[in-house]
Amino acid sequence: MASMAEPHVREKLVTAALDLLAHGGPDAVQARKVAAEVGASTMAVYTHFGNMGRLVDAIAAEGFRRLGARLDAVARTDDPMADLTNLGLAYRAHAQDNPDLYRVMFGVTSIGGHRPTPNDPTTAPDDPDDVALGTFGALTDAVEAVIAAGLIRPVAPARMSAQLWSALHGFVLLEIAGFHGTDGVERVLAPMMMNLLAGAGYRAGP
Amino acid sequence: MASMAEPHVREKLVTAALDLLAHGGPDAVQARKVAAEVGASTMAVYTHFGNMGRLVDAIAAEGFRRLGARLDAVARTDDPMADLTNLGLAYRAHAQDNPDLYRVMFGVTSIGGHRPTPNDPTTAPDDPDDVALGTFGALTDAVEAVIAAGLIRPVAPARMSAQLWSALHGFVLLEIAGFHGTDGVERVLAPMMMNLLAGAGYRAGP
DNA sequence: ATTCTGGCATAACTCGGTTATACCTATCGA
DNA sequence: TCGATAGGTATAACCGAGTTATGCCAGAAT
Repeated sequence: MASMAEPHVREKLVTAALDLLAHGGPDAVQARKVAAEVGASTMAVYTHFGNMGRLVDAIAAEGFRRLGARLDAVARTDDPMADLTNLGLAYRAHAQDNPDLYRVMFGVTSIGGHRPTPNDPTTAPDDPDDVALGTFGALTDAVEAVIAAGLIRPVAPARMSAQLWSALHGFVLLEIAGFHGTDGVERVLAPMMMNLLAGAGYRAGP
Repeated sequence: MASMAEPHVREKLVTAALDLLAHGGPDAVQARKVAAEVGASTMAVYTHFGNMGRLVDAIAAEGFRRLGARLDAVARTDDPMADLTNLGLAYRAHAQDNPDLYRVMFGVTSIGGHRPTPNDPTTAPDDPDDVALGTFGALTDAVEAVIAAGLIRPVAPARMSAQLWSALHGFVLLEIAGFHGTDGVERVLAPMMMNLLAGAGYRAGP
């Protein structure tokens, strides 16, 4: 019965874990269930990940990859300010579409007592922080484009994007938690981004 | 040995849980340990709270009360803009001094698989959301004072405070997670608040 | 004085992460 | 070709922590 194993068991485990997370919430992500989902025994999780913590790392890393893909899909037009706004909306949309995943990505909603291991240099391929910083880079690039277009003063792009990221992150988490009703985007998120940029000299167009 | 019970067992359990959380992290907050800390048996937790979830609710509510007290302690001077800034710094200081507590307050870092129950109308005395909205009110009041002083345009105070709260929350969580180095306050938090207010017409300095 | 009630202790139950052990297949070396 | 080795797997047991069952005891009610 135990042949030389499907070649992609590890990927299938991650996918199954993501499905369980999306449909059953964090409590549904259990070693036994994840393994059963791919038709394997519990040991499969430990063979491929060592422990649940590493599986959570892989889940988080995959979440950041999907977020990155979603941000990359935002078109870069000749209106860098609209691009930046759309980047923020895409960021929020990813979180809204995958609330539990988003929370796992940032160590919110631990799974079985495990959060992604923060900044562990030994966990090479799936360190979520590295991928997170990639996301941060996308925001920084967009800010640079806005500066290059002369729409805001030449502030340090990384400082502005750190502010934007913090604000986005906080908004998204509070929205998931239900603190921002149904019109949070129009009432809070959009004006918040505009206001932050106003501090760098942006004045809304005619 | 089992007399008519100390009158404040419930409060002592909450205090013990907060101590365990502060010193041993979320994993140390266990029914057995909390009960042992006050010299009672495990059942004390279930007699007074029913389950761990309710204890976590009480922890979160106490955290919001302490945050509220800290915000109330911020002086109201004749410089409402400085007051608002100090409110943000006090908010961040509370989170920085009690990182695990702050995370529990907002459903980050579940304890034994339990997060505070969100918006449950049945949990009367310890609904964390209600106390959280009180915190939100303090921010709103400070914004109103800034408007009354004519330092920013008369925007809707609740909209501005929702933005400030989102930004504060996001900054604080990312700072706790280590994404904002050591000078996050000067490099991100302070300019972020200033920038948000700039969107409402605030112009720094004389 | 008897009965009822609420808080508590002991100990057992259950779930879920983890580990020990053995097997099976593919590959490698002689 | 054949035995040794290694990696992946299944079975089953181990263990910690939330929870529950049961019974005891002290004070209040009648």
